[in-house]
Amino acid sequence: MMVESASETIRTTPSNQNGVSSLSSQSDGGGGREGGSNGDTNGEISPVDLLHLQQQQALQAARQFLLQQASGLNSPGNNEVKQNPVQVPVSMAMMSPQMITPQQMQQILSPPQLQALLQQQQALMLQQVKTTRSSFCFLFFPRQLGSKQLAFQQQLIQMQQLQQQHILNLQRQGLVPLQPTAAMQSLQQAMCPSDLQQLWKEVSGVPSAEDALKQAEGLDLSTNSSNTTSAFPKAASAHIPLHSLPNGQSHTPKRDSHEELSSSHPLYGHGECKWPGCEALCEDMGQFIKHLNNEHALDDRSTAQCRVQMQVVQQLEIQLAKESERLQAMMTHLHMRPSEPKPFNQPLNLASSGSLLKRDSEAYPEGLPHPPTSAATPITPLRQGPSVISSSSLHTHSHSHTHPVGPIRRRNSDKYCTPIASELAQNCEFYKNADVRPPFTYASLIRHAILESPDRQLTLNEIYNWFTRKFAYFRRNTATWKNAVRHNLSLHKCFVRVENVKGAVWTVDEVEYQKRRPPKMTGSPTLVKNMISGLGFGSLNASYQAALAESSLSLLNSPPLVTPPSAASLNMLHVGHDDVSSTVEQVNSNGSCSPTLSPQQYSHQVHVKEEPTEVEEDSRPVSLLAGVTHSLPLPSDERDLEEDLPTEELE
DNA sequence: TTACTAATAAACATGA
DNA sequence: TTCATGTTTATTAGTA
Repeated sequence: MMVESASETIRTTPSNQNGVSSLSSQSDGGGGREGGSNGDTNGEISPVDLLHLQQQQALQAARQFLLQQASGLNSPGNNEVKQNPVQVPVSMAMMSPQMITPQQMQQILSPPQLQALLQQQQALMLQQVKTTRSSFCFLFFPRQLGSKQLAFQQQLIQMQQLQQQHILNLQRQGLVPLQPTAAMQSLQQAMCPSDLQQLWKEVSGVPSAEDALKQAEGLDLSTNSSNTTSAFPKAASAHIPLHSLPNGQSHTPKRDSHEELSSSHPLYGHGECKWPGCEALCEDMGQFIKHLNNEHALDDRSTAQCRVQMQVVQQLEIQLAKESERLQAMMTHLHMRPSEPKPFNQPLNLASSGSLLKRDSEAYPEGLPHPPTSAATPITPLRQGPSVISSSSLHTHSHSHTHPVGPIRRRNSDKYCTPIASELAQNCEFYKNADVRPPFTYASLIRHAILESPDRQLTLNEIYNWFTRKFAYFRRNTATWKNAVRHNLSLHKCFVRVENVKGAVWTVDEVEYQKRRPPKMTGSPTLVKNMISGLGFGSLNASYQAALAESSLSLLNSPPLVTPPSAASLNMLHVGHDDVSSTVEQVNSNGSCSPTLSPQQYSHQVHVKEEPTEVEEDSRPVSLLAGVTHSLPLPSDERDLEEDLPTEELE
């Protein structure tokens, strides 16, 4: 990983010295600039003035980063950066990432990591600002800020308050247990776990970071660690208290009951020290306190770890705010009403998150695409879109050994996917614009394209056009996926070529298509895990959620499992659910499609194919039910419930 | 380990 | 000949 290379050395440029400053700069050589621009003419800089200046620079840097991010600085294609031989230990970089220019970060880090670090830098700037206001941390000086700076601070703080409010709303919705995991997901999307682990290793392995200590001098570690530090997401059970405020305030409206029982210290739980990267076993609180004082005393290592944790938290909070804002804008753009209160939840005052939970189509104007609507959306603020993101986009560039750049071979089974129709209907805008591979097989997509057409038939070229029209992903590598489309059309018996008056068109034989569906999944943990780690969370409508809330509330409130309990629960609802049953009906519900016609209705020449891996006998409920739904269309909610609720999963 | 499925690549045929 | 379309085979990878 690039972080590993960065773990050795991180290059810096001379521009650093005029770039973003850090609080440590007062003790390093780069601080020579401070006197010049400060207007101090007496040549003697008081600590107050020094800090004031640093604060101004921090604000400036924050603005700069915001602008840079807005201008797409961190886009992958914008990575040309200058090499510079000047290098600093990584420990230094970890202590004060502000010292590194964005260009250098681009050079060192992959785009997701870069983005995460940029946001962390913003967060640090913000934190520095806020700490001056609250006297929380390590700055003890009177504030002498200009009006612009104050306004900027207020904006930042408002942003944070918004996201905190959002978090509270989510907590009211019973999503509290999800938050740590959601935070982890967000973090993991920004920086993969291995990177974070590496980060921690680097920080923990700081040999002698005098600079780090200087940077963090005055840092009230105890205060910080108890308020902004939590278990690092090393283990799945780790918690990141999103509700912890960087200024030391903590909402903590709801804590893990188990944790509450087992300990009275936020760094102690389940019999082990939850200091990031520690996990030392402590039998009791006394032993833990002893361990804490011995192993995590105020030293450079602990300080560094604390800083990293602060950045982690800040990054998550910033990201949450950004995503919430984006969602709000999206919904505003789509003229969506703020969601109505869910029957079993408190209303949200933040329209964005509430709407996401309300999956029922009634929440959205008909014909309008729903926002990205996996159930994970409200709890994974960093996710860039529907459920596919977490799996496909993150793994897209990591699988192929033979095609490092080109088309990625990936298994993209729709076995565990959401219904394609609802997913596409709800996220069509996303797929149109985001270069993200849809989490459906080619066969599913082709079928959907055909069924979506007015005549249930498409020429090959029309199928091509549908792909490119609906998915940004298919606007590249055309040779690859077009070949795949042709291959699928020819290979699968469910696709029937019909000689029409205007040439050959392709239709779908629903019976054959359903025959080829794989068996339903059982409720094995492995499968559930695969669903979660693999593909999306699927669509949940209101009744669905109500059922979920009633049936698995205990799951939602249970301590974190290896996988997010709610995510698991939500996915359980889609165990074995593919696009078979819902596509046609959902498409029909949109008014764009009429009931599926059998290919036999095309009184034209039909080429019969042999399905290579056909399961002739199919006694699966889904198939039978899907067959029934052709003649007896059910309301989608009922059907979903009927098909998607394996009773063994919702015990 | 094996079987299955899907994705990908490629060769080949056919017709406009 | 070129290109689009269609078929087939082989390989690879993920998963049960």
